[in-house]
Amino acid sequence: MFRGVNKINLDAKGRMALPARYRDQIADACENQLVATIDTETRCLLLYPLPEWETIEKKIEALPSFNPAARRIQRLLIGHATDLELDASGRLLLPLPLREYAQMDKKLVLLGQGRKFEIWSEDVWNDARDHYLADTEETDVLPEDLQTLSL
Amino acid sequence: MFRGVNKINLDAKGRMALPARYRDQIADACENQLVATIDTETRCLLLYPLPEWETIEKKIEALPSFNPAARRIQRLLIGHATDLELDASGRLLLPLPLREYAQMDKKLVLLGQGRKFEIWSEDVWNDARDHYLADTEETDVLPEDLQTLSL
DNA sequence: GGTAAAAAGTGGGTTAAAGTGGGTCAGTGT
DNA sequence: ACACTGACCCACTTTAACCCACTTTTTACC
Repeated sequence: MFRGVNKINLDAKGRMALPARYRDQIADACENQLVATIDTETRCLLLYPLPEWETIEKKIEALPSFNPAARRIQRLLIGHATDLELDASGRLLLPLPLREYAQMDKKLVLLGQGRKFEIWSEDVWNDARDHYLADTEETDVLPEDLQTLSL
Repeated sequence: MFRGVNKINLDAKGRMALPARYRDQIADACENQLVATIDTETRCLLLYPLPEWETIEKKIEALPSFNPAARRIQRLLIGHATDLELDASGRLLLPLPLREYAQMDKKLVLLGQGRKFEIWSEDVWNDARDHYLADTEETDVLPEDLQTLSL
């Protein structure tokens, strides 16, 4: 399971170093084969170990292709999905189109999110985070499980 | 079960010594593997033995990822969760982003809270504590169980 | 209660590892 | 052919993991 916040710099070539503490786990899970795509809800990227992505991709492909919402998801997610591989220094080259989508400049935040990572522009993340923290009432439709969740 | 208030100092590197009386218990419960994350309601940190955290994480991760309230919790809790390990002197290095969130400077308070700990900036804690003591009426919606709880 | 010994807490230096930057070359497409 | 991009490589900088030494507090024993 991937966890935690990491401040990361993007270099002039668009490369980001994956924090060392995740590398063993990544090497085990997918031999450094990763897939990045966009998050359709917010301006951030999603980063999956290849096998994990493949199971998700199958589910997306299985959606009825004449359903507009399904087509939308297929085009956005599968359309933007890009194979990535760690270089010898443990860095990923993020493709320009994805960087543009997520409004990335130099400073990034990498968020562990269980089976995947999210990659945000630091500014965008800070805004989103502050918004989440301030806005407790955003819990418009609170899942049943959440209400009884005991931390 | 963890109990008690402890005043603790944070050193210049952001390390805090876990009080010795908890160490055996921690060693047993999780072989010194801990997870710290943020409390979403107040500016303090939560500290769990790893196995304890993992059960919580599973529940959070299982929530539907297209539900905004669930996404919020996932990003805040799992996103900020960080693996920590006690060093040879029984200290934890608290990551800078978490220290910033909880407005920590030098003086901390560690609160035993059953299966977990809470870690507060001493100033923030004193304010919160005074507030809790003064404001009995804040208990606007008192859970059923609380009304019948016998101390 | 006082003293000695042990344990806990604190501070900081050293060094290996992680992160960063950039040069070169090969492949691709114009 | 030339321009551009990305893969690979190497070198420099920074960070933090680890270790050790000192101070303070607690415990035990006289």
